[in-house]
Amino acid sequence: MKDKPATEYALLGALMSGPKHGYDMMQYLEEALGPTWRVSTSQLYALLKRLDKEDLVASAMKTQETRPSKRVFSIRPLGKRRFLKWLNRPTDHVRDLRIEFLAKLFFFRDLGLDGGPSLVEAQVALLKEVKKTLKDKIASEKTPYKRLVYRFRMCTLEGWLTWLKQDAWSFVEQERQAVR
Amino acid sequence: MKDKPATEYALLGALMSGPKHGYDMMQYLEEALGPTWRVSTSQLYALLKRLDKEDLVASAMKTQETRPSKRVFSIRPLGKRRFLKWLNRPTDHVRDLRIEFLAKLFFFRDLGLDGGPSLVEAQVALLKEVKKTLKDKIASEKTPYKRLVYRFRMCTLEGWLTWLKQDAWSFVEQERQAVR
DNA sequence: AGAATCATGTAAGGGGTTACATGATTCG
DNA sequence: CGAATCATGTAACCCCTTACATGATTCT
Repeated sequence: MKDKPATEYALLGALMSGPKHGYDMMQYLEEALGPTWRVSTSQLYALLKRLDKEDLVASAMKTQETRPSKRVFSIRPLGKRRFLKWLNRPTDHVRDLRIEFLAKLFFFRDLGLDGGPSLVEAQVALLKEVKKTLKDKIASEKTPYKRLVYRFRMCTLEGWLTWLKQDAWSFVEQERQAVR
Repeated sequence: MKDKPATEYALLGALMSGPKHGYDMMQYLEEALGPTWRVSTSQLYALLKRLDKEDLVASAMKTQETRPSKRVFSIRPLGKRRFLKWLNRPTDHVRDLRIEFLAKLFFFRDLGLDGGPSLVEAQVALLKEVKKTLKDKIASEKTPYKRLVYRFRMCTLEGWLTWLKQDAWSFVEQERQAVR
């Protein structure tokens, strides 16, 4: 599925609430996902160029007499579909939870979208699945180091499951009333 | 401290138990750190070239009549010092625990070195410190999303602390008797 | 004889960072 | 008037991955 450049989704997400120019998006993302997902200016413009070429966004020069012209970006139907598909899919590579999953929850709330609770549910189910296979692996693993590694993953997983039930759940539950 | 290319430490660690040639190191690392720290052949040779240039390792061609010549690498005093310094330092960037810290524990055991328990202790202390500042941040944070992010980190941290006390500890405790 | 494995690399590209370049506008 | 901030990029480099190139030896 070659879904490596996940940063693009953050940009698409920034455009979901309406057209913005580059600098706007930077501020929005810094303010919104600041501690989680930092996008540098150079990367931002590079990615926007790519998204443009892939027809996921549209760009329009807005010439202003007094100021230098801005390039205004807006999301296209294809980009919108791509974003929503990403948004509703639980994070399959467990290590990406830290960044991607958190961002997804942010967007659900920020955009006032439905589906947050079911995403959380799906993610819980996925992690429980992973936990089960991990348990089997631990049981059959003989070398102490590999056991240690698997135990590490198990503990991380348990922490995340706690968080999902305790915090993520309540965060998405109130999504509709707090649209700011 | 520009300690980005941490993969070099895995290579240095592979040479700590004696000189090896590239292919040997690959197998050793795959067998040893397999699930944690995967080093591709191309990267391995590239890194070895750099380590050679930086005088951290020495390389010697071993010409053999019957077979093609091998390049045998050995760790130099500078490299040894660098490795041991890395080995005994707790992982300060929390996100690197998953890979680096686990590898450190592996090397302690594999090389039969002292200091494992004190490293674990230091890491526990460091995480507790992080946890404390995180607690303050949560208490003063108003925006729901940032609270959610911090809570995520808190849960991850707690999982790791559990692991450190429960698993890492006992792993390094028996380090001296199991040198394989 | 053919497959696996030993053994050492090169080339291209992907995703990201840091540093730099440029210039206009607004704030103190 | 100078500093901050608005606004858009380019260039160089870093780490790593995938794919490819090459050839000899050992196993089946």
